[in-house]
Amino acid sequence: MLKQERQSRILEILRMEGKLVATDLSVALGVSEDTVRRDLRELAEAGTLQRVHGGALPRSSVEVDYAARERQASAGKAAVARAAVKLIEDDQVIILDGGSTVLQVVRRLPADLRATVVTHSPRIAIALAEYPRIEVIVIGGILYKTDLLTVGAGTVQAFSSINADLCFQGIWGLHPEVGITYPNFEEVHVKRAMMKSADQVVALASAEKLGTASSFFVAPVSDLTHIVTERTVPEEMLKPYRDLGVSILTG
Amino acid sequence: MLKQERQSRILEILRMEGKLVATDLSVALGVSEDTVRRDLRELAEAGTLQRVHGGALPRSSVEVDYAARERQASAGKAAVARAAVKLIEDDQVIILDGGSTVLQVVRRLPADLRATVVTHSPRIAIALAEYPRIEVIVIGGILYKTDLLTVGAGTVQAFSSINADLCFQGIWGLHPEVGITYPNFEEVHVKRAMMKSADQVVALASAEKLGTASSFFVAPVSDLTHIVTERTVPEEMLKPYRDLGVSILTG
DNA sequence: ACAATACACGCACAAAAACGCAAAGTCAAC
DNA sequence: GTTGACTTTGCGTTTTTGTGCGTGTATTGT
Repeated sequence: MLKQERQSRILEILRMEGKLVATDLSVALGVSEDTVRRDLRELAEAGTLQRVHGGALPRSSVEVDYAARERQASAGKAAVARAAVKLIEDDQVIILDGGSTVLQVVRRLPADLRATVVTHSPRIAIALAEYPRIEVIVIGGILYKTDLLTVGAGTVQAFSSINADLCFQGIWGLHPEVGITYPNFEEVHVKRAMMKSADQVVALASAEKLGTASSFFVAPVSDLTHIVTERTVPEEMLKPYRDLGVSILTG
Repeated sequence: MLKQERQSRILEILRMEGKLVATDLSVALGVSEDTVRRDLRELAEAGTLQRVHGGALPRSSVEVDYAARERQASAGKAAVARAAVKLIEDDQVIILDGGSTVLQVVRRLPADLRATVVTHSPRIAIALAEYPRIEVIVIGGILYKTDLLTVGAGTVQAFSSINADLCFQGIWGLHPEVGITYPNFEEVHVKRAMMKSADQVVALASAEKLGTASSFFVAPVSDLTHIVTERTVPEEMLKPYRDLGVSILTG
């Protein structure tokens, strides 16, 4: 059986069954488990399914996708979020990006925090609704469905008319020379507007994001005032950022 | 059973039941209590639920409130939603209010509907993200936390600049002489702006809303083009609305 | 205060996955 | 047909992950 043929069979079975078990697939297709695992890895890499220990699950619907990302929120992200919360004080105006790490931050805010929070993520806005003393301002725009946040000219303009104390940015790529990068072009403009509107800009970067770069340039590292990352990151990896005048926090 | 699959099930059960008991889960899922506890711990760490002694609860009071309201979403509301969906055609621009009835409408949209939907409810926006051919436009503003939708001058202005084909309005009070009424003052202005921006205005009124009035006046009944309500409503109650030139649909 | 239950922690075991390597197969050009 | 570069596959080994169990510690209700 050809590799491609086998892989499309795998996807078909996934559609039918709703889940895949690696060992079952091995006997069903008459190939070794190794081959099945390789196939699953490739398909996961291509984004057509979600690999899990023991097999795979569909990745189709946005809801599933997002819920899965939220659930996989690693211990690292949780630690980053806990450390980031310490930067917040009462009576500030805070801009919040979307993303699972930022959501973790929201969930760890002190219950009686008094603040004004501006966000373009409907998900974050709903999470913030629990805090009775936080005034939440939602920035509208065109909804970018994969990340569940708004983008577009209106969004950029709305952020431009704000003067915030603090801005928390989810990070995809953070490289000392290349700068902050992001995989989505539309969002890059929004991110720039958010950063420009705040006195202090905090990057939430779990360990694997450091030293990497993504497709589109957002801003140089020197535009940041803080980077919050994991305790496990070695000092020599952090030094280049410190040299650019950025404070590093770990948690 | 795969770990992620099991955790999804747990979250689903939580959504349905509103609470989780660890020991019950253990037998329901056929795994040891230890595994259940580990799952609950992980989900709590990720912030998707709130761990308590003996089991777990939904994480946020807001979402509980909302979920409760959704759950009690009577057969009536479901019927109203089903009937309302029939008014929608491809390639329209549709304004959606917030509220549980409207959410029911969203959940019943045809999966391949092509449309542009404008809403000021983050909740509705997220629900719409599942539909690949719907362009979702979120209207920003100050978040009104009890109803999870945005209000304020910015919101009103944003709606004013839109020309929609259709507008679905959740209803609190609908009286032939008093008109459409609503319990919240801020939202009244937004509702007016939404209605003014659409050619056709559809009121989603479950049976108990007919003939009642709430605190603040929104618009006269004659501003509506359609009322969707339940089949159980007697004809003599509907007649006054018909006489005002409004089409009545039941489902 | 006390019993019952629920929980966390460490350990052991089994299953699954990743890794490197060599054999088998594929393809194209000569 | 043959050769050589490349891909695909299977196997042994090591590493990681998930699960259950025993023990000791919290928490709860009476």
